[in-house]
Amino acid sequence: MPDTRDAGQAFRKQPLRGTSVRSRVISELRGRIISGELAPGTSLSEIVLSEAFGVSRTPVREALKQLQTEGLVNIRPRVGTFVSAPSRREITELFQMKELLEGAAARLLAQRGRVPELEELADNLARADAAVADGDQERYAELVHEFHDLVMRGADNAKLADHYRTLMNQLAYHRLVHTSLSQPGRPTRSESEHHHVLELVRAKDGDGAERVMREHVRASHRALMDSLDPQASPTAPRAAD
Amino acid sequence: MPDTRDAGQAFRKQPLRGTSVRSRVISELRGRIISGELAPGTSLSEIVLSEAFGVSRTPVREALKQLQTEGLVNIRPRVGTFVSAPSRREITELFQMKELLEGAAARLLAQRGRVPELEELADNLARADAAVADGDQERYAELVHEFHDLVMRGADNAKLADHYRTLMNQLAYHRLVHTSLSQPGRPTRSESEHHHVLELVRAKDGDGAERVMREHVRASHRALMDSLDPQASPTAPRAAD
DNA sequence: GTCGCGCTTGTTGCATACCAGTTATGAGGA
DNA sequence: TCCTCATAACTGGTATGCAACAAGCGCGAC
Repeated sequence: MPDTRDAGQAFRKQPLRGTSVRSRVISELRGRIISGELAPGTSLSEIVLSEAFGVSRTPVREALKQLQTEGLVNIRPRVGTFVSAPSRREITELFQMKELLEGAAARLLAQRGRVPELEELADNLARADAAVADGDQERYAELVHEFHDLVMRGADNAKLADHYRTLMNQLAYHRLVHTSLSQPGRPTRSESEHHHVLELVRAKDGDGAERVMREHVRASHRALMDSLDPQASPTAPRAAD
Repeated sequence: MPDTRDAGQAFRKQPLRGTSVRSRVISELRGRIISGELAPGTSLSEIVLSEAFGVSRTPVREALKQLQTEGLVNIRPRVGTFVSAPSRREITELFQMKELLEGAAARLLAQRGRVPELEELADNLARADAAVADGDQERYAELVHEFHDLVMRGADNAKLADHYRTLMNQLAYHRLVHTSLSQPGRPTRSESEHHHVLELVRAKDGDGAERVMREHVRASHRALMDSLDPQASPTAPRAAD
């Protein structure tokens, strides 16, 4: 959705072109929310933030406004601004959207034929295989993101990528993916599914690529829900609904 | 060509109590942009708008910021804010997204079984049939929106509806739909496609509903492009007035 | 005539002051 | 002890002033 200058943060940690104070505050807050450093429910007082950042209320206020439209915070007029957590239902809805968008991306990528992203995907899988073999979950989580981002980029549809980005921000996916990958055997299966997707993409099988990608997203959703169900997650705060 | 560069004329001050000034400004501007009243490229100066609305720059500024994240305006720092128009490529991308989201909505609606929206859709089609028979294009365009909104609402997925709404805003669809409906015979075919969709939804045929809905969106896209093709001039199309 | 420099004007970015609504709190009475 | 209500503290909402930057325009040099 946004064509703003700081919108690229969710995909890659770029050196932050926007030199404006507002962009800096937005990126900083978004990063802390997505990473979980700022837990859901945390109060984000304009005055406190402005003092913490050493700027005035105005850019902080504008940053919070934008984060609200991105779905990351909830502004209650005259009451306060709080980090928002998706409810159980919202998470399900978000995963339905994720399945939809990523499936479409896989199809589009397959239909495009030979593009540079295919090589990058192959390289990504090679590195991811190594990470799984090493049991390096941290690194594998990073490569999972890279894989999905590459598919999205390879779809060559800016609007699709925009919607996907806002979606992932709302999911705070970086925080969640570790949870789902903690399921025993999940990394291995996940990686296998990635291979399958790329295989079908290379075969220019759009239907198959979309189908397998969607199944992959559903599987990851299930893995996440299984991890979340037994009221586990010792540190992660609950969604208040 | 008519120069509509200046937007600051005669904004009437609606009371609209109970809501913040910012919300009022956002709604007003958004409405004028998607209706085409504010043509693409029009300059939206903060100071001019604030005087026109009789408020200070702050809420105007915040409104413009939000409209930027919605993709309706383009803010060039220290230069100015301008109503943005989607490029040809963006329109294609947006229709790809429209096809995707509406197809998914049709599928979800079909899978839900009996819901109140089905009755509303039937009622909508009855009224739309009458509008087509009367040749009342204005009224039919309105009912087309209602149809698609009903399908979206019936899908019962708030996130899907959110993304759809921003999508339609970016498309300025209200402006475009008149153009595509001006194609001879298009209203009749469009209405027939709507009937087909509802038929499959009632039959709980999710696959079929999605497929037909996607074909319907593609057809409407083609109709629009055919209408747009002869006149390569980017100046404001007069179809709406 | 043409190019380039500098000023002037217009725009937003940021800071600050004031305003109004919400909420917590505590004193007082039943 | 509990409830009521007034009040104060805190919040975001709005207004306004200043500063920095972009760009157009005119003047002067070549």
